[in-house]
Amino acid sequence: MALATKYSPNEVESKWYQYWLEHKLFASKPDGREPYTVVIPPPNVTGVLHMGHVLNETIQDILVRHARMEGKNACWVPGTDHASIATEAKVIKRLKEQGINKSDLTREEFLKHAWAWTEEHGGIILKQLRQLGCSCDWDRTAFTMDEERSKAVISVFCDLYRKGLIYRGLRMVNWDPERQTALSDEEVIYHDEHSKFYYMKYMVAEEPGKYAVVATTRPETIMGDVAVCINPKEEKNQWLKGKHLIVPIVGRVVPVIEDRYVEIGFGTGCLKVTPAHDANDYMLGQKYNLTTYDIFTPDAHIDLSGIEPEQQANCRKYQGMDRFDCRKQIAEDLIEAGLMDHVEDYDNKVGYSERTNVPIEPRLSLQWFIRMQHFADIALPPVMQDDIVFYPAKYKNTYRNWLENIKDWCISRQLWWGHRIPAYYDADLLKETGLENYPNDKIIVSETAPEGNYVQDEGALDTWFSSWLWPISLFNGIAEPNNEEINYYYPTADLVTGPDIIFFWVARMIMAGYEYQGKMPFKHVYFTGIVRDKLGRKMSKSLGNSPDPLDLIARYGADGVRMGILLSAPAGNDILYDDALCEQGRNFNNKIWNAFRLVKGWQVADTEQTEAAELAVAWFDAKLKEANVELSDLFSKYRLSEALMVVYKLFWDEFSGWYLEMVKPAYVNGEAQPIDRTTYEATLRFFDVLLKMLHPFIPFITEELWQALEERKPGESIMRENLKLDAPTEGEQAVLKNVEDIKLIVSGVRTVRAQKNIAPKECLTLQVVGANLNGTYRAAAMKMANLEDIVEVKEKDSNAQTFLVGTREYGIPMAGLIDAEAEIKKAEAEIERLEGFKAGIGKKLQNERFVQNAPAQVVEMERKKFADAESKIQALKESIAALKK
RNA sequence: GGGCAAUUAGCGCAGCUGGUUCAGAGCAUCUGCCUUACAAGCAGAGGGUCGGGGGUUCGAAUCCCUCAUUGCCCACCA
Repeated sequence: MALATKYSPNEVESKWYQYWLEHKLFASKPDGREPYTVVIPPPNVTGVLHMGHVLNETIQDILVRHARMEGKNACWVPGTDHASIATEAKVIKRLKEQGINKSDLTREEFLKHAWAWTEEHGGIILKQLRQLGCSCDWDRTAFTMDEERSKAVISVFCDLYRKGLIYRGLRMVNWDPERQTALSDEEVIYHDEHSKFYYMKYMVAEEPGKYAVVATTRPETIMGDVAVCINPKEEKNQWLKGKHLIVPIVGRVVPVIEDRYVEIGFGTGCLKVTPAHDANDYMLGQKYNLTTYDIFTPDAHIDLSGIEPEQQANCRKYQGMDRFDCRKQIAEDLIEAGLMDHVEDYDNKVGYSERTNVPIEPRLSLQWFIRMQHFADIALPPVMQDDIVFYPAKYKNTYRNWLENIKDWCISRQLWWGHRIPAYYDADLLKETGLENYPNDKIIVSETAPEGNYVQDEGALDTWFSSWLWPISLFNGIAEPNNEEINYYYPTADLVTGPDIIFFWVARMIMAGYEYQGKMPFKHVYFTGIVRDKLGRKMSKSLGNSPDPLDLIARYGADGVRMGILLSAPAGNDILYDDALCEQGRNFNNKIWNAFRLVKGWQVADTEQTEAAELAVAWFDAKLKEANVELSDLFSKYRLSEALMVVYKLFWDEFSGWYLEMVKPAYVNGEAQPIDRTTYEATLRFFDVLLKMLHPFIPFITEELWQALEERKPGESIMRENLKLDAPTEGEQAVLKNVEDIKLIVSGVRTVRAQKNIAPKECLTLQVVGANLNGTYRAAAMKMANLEDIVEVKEKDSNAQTFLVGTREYGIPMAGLIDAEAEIKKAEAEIERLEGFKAGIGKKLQNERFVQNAPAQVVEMERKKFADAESKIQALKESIAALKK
């Protein structure tokens, strides 16, 4: 078989993915086996694959493939999220490019465009996952807005409404003026900002000429001012008690009110109260029964229509201005009018909309909410008690903190792309009362539209209101409780996701899980880190530091990329991505490829097994078992990069570096000798096991080679194989240990070669002082170190270069190559080091408290160390004596 | 402002309940090698007083206190 010396993954990968699909090898149906279920964190339907997905999906695929090979019925359910606000924004943008405004369209027309967009761009990301090798059961592909999922959403909304857990109310919400919709608290991101603190003069109505200074970061809201609040305890503002102030420019006369909410010593102690545009001010407004003047349009431009006519006249010039333009203008005008005391630089935090990245406007608005206390109560204990286990555990704190301070969840959005709220209003009554005053008890919430003249609520639901049902709705557990699938696959096993959506998604799935299934939605949550570039910066489009995963796959192969992303990704740590890691992955694939070429290139004959090969086979058998124990342990702790490192070293160092070299047939007269059948078959067996161990990490190359290892039937695949190994026996553990010693001896010889510039080809003789190696160990050492003989000597040869393994001394006769002087110096230095070491231990051993208090085992260890050091010193002294002869 | 985590070799990390698997592996670096599987390779080597300081202990990278730096989460100081 002529195989290239370089592995080229590209055709191989698409070939095997096709094969897996054709034979439906990812498919799962309920059966008698133990289920292992994973639901994908649904990516945005119109999204494209980025490095974060690569990390996340690779980990899931490793877990799924591993479970499958453990004999579990693995089911990985893929799907996408309709991503209400993000998708709607994209559609609006495209329409705009076509010269169409959303406001010119009816809801139905807009939705047509949105669906068209979804069909056009939807599912691209799922195709990309195939290139990564993800073993999802594609027949189960779901969408948060497909029929089954939508039914679940509507039914849950109605159910929670009936339980009194959903209500409609006028509240101060986070308003996105760009998209003109309410957002939940979680969708607001706070940024530090350098802004200004404006100190404005409010004249005292009762005492002309005197004024109070009121500081604000938002002078544009003065048109909504209805009071100035002071702390009743603040000395310097006592004189303002009971007075009235005139809002500058606006001319409105407002009372000074007193409330302990105002912090003494902050600013001037005078807080302007604008109930319509600040959550705290709203609270004050409620408490003191103040008027609320909303002075903004939904897109945050000034709208004076709500305020008194004469004040409107005073502010006419601001009508219709953008809020930030207005801020500048008012500041200028105040300065001009002499009503600005002064302006300071000020650092504060400003909330931005997660999706549109515009500053949030607190806005009083009629929205739908979920009462969260109930859900916090059912979702907190299981995580704290580790019924659901978080990896890493530190996120338990984060989780608890959020649940203990939970606020009601605003679930309505003023969007069209999403699940429409199933609330209906009597058309005639609505006309009479308007939406705000429409009586709550006349709202009909129902799965189906009521008969008669009703209009449906215009709002749609927060995307996360559908995602939180994902582990249930994927198995149709809402519409059809206790169906076979939900009973079999639920609860799912592992959830793999980023910590950034712990509140958005993880916490809420736990809530829905207990509410609707009475059980956890998943047993383990694996939080990945954030993928950063090698300088530690977040990957972002604007920085241009985010590589295209497909491009990486083209360069390194999917297997190489999977390894690259995993190699330095311990759970919960950020990973610093570097192309070099993919290169390392690619190199490893190449290593496997070449090992395979070697083995498959051997001629096989029914000859006798060499002693070295006999040992190698026994040893590697044990080695595999040992590694498997370690692997299982690491998998159980989700320490996947470490697991990969274990197999990596097992294949590269132990198998390729030691095993294959030990069994490799010799060349005689330039002719490759055949290998004996026993060793050959063992080697194939080992290769088979190694491929299985590697398969979850690098599925493509392992399938390729496994298929080539021997004749396979159509539909057979490594991914459906089981991997079961016993732990090494005591005898095998002894072999493992002895071979480690042989390796040290071989390394010792190689070091001498390197130091003395002796070619690897040159045969050497090894002397062992006071002992000799036996049988297969001797044969293996001879082969690996290229020795012609290993002999026992009573005393070290003065002409030999020596080294120690443990306490035993080895020598290689050098015939004049020894620099006695240098050797003596080296030995003396070593003796000095050992003397120091020995002295330290000696002191310890003479310390009675140590001998009394330390466990006997530890004391025994120290004694052995002491004795070993002594015998090493003795050996070195003998060496020196011999050299001096 | 509150909380959580981290700090160990040039880099990114592992070191569980204190004592031989305690100072580790990987990559990078350096020195030899195109040795008939692989130069995307082979052999060998160097490199850290475990962030600083204090304490507990016979014994501390590991436990406690403190300081420093970094990162993350939460919070209504206008």
